[in-house]
Amino acid sequence: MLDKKVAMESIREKRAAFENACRDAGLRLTHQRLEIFTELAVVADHPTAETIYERIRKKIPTISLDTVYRTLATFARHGLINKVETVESQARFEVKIMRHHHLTCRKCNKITDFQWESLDDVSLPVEISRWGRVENKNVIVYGICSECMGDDI
Amino acid sequence: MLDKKVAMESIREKRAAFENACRDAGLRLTHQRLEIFTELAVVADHPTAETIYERIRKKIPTISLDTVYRTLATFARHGLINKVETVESQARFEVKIMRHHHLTCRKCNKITDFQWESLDDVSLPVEISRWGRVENKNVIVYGICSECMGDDI
DNA sequence: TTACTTGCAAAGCCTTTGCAGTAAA
DNA sequence: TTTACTGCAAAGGCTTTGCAAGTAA
Repeated sequence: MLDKKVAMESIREKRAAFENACRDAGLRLTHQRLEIFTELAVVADHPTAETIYERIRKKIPTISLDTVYRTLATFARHGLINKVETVESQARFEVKIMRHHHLTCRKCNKITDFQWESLDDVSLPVEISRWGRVENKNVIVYGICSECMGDDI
Repeated sequence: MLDKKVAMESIREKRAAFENACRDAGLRLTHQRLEIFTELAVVADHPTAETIYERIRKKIPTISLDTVYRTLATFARHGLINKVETVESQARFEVKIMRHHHLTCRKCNKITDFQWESLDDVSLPVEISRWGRVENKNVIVYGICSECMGDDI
């Protein structure tokens, strides 16, 4: 209940931030762009372009898959969203939010976010300074999500 | 000097392990497979199929790109190598060695390995047990490698 | 009205696959 | 000799692009 209210609030904030970002970047605020962004901000899984397309067709039946691709590329270029690292052939996307890490299910490939503040308590090996300048560190945890665990028992 | 000797030794070991693995898996030990594996084991960067193909053509001029793809898929299926996570459209590969993490340069996309034993000193957030069963955790550090740092100064 | 966006269709890039010849065991 | 593997060529999946029509500002 409260969670839902908080989530709604956060979506409203994200959408407002999105509208400002569009203005700042000189991007026109189209129906399609708003739906694509909202889809990414609300569902918070890490959908592929194809998945976003299928979901949005329910709201905008005439939208085309290339618009989804083009829009995602535009958003990423302007730093509104991120392309996520995967071993799959299809790209996955997420809205840019507070630093976080990923849980990846080996079976269904679903990606879930998590926070891990105490990670910063461990310093990176010193040798890394020779490699170059570090900007960010991300953890990917692999395993089997609880939904998939039932499948083979 | 010593490093080189150690590296040679390690390559010899990897190759022997590879030959055994082929036998165990019932895979024929072909000229092409040996070169592809050796290329991955020696250079230890994280090449794309295309890069491996270009390098090996110097040794086996008649090799085809599809053989490289097919061989990499076969190796990965038998657990001899790993496909590495990236945001790029081309897949990258590495031989399966001791647990390690990746440094990724935002500019040249080169991937470098590093060890980080003390990572295990920090336990994952407890909430993760709700998500499912954790099997492995990998860190990807982003930044600019020293070779690329000079480019914009 | 003007310039940016979209939908359509076609092309592009990376990867996979069917087939017949080749080579490892 | 037998069966897996390779090279060739063609197809496949995901993504990008050119163009004319449509739409936000």
